[in-house]
Amino acid sequence: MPAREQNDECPEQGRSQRLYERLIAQIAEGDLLPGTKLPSERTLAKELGMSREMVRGALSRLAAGGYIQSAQGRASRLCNLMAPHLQLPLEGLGDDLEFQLQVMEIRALLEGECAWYAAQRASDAELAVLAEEYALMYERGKSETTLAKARADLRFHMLIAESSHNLLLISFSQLFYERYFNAIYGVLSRTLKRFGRYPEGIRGQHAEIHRAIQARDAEHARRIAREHILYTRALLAAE
Amino acid sequence: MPAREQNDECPEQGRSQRLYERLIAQIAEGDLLPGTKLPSERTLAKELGMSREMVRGALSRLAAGGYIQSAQGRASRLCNLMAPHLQLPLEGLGDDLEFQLQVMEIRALLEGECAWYAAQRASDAELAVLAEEYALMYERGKSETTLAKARADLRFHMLIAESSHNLLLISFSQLFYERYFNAIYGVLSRTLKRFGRYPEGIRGQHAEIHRAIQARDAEHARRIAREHILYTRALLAAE
DNA sequence: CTTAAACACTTGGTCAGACCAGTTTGCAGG
DNA sequence: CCTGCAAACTGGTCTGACCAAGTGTTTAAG
Repeated sequence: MPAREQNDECPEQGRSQRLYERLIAQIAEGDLLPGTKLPSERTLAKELGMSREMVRGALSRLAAGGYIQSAQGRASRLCNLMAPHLQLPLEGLGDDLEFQLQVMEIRALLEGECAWYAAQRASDAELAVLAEEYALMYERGKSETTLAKARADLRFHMLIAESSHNLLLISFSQLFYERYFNAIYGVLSRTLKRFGRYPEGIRGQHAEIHRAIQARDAEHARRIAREHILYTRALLAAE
Repeated sequence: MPAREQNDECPEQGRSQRLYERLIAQIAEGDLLPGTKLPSERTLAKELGMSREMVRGALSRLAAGGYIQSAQGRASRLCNLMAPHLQLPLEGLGDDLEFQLQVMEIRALLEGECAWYAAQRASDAELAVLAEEYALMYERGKSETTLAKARADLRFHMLIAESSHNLLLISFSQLFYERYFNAIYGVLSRTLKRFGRYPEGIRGQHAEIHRAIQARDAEHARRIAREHILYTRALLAAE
């Protein structure tokens, strides 16, 4: 059907503007994730059956509004819209036990909420990706460095956050994990030093979080995600 | 010189973006007036030696930001940027003498400031337009209706505001004159009914405002613009 | 075997020309 | 003087081409 055929829903708005608004909606619904690449202009134009110029117009306005960032020669990326407005404090306290415990308290809250929504909203494809990542994490966890273990853990939880389809949870998670990576890594180091390995309780809880999300048991996913962190917190606080 | 020649001032920014910022600057400096038409895309492209698509990109982002309004088939127009944020009250009190006097008090302030800046900043072309409008106003003032007289007066003062090159004065003037036209027209009606004609004092003051601006006497222009209104106000308040 | 350079590919930035569709303006005819 | 129509003007969209910056892969040299 020719591109100019009157088959568009909102004829009083142009095609470029409608694409702009559709992309905004996708961002708001957590379908376009901060940090990820957009399809190229040519790809979008072909998929949507419109000219590259109309796509460029929409993307150009998204860039002007701070939603995406584009530069010649590389793919456009979604921005974290919370980043300009949120400066999380105390990055330098990564080694402080008391502060590490506070970070864990926020993790418990954050990851509980993410798990709750992910259990409800994750698409089948997202669940598949989650399962794959969990399997990899489990498999590689036997031989990795502490640093690699910490990164894998956050990747797993970031995937859960992304499956929540809540842009605020996703954005905050990104900033939180990035800012407090040292504290989180410090927690893992401390734990491994204390027990010589991942305590069985923790390993089992990871498995249970994963199972609860795959089973779409929101209540259970949230509870176990919280307990997972608070359990580790309690172990460390006993020092 | 080919359009792609590296002769642009800010090479790290694209041509479309630089045009966007240049137009924003022109708006901010009161050089592109709310309510006026922009040159067409084709005209701008030709004058600036760039493609129509680059011009469209810049204008599209201006429209998205609320600076201009464009629609198919008609020229793009500059928006009054203050309009969405300012709701002037009490439009329905146009016949109320007390309120009319209040409106005159604000006119005195507003028109004094506009005259002060216009005397300093009007370009020679703007002074010429002002002279022409004044001559027309004087000439037609002998035979026009009260309504037409009121319109002509506000056109004259709006031109002075535009010559001030202060976007806030220009924007506010537009909104103020539009909102309170009935009160201003009521003042003129009341004055003409009281004295049978424009009081000589008022006519002479119009002339003096005009002379002061043409002579670039800012101090005098402001004083006489204020006195012009306050004189009329005093006449009416004596009722 | 490692590193650096070259090449190919991908991507955004810009251009020219054409066509579509909505609006405005001017002119002719009644 | 009013109305209708045609032409011109304007923004919206499209196609194809080219430029330039960045990325990834391959090859050659040390």
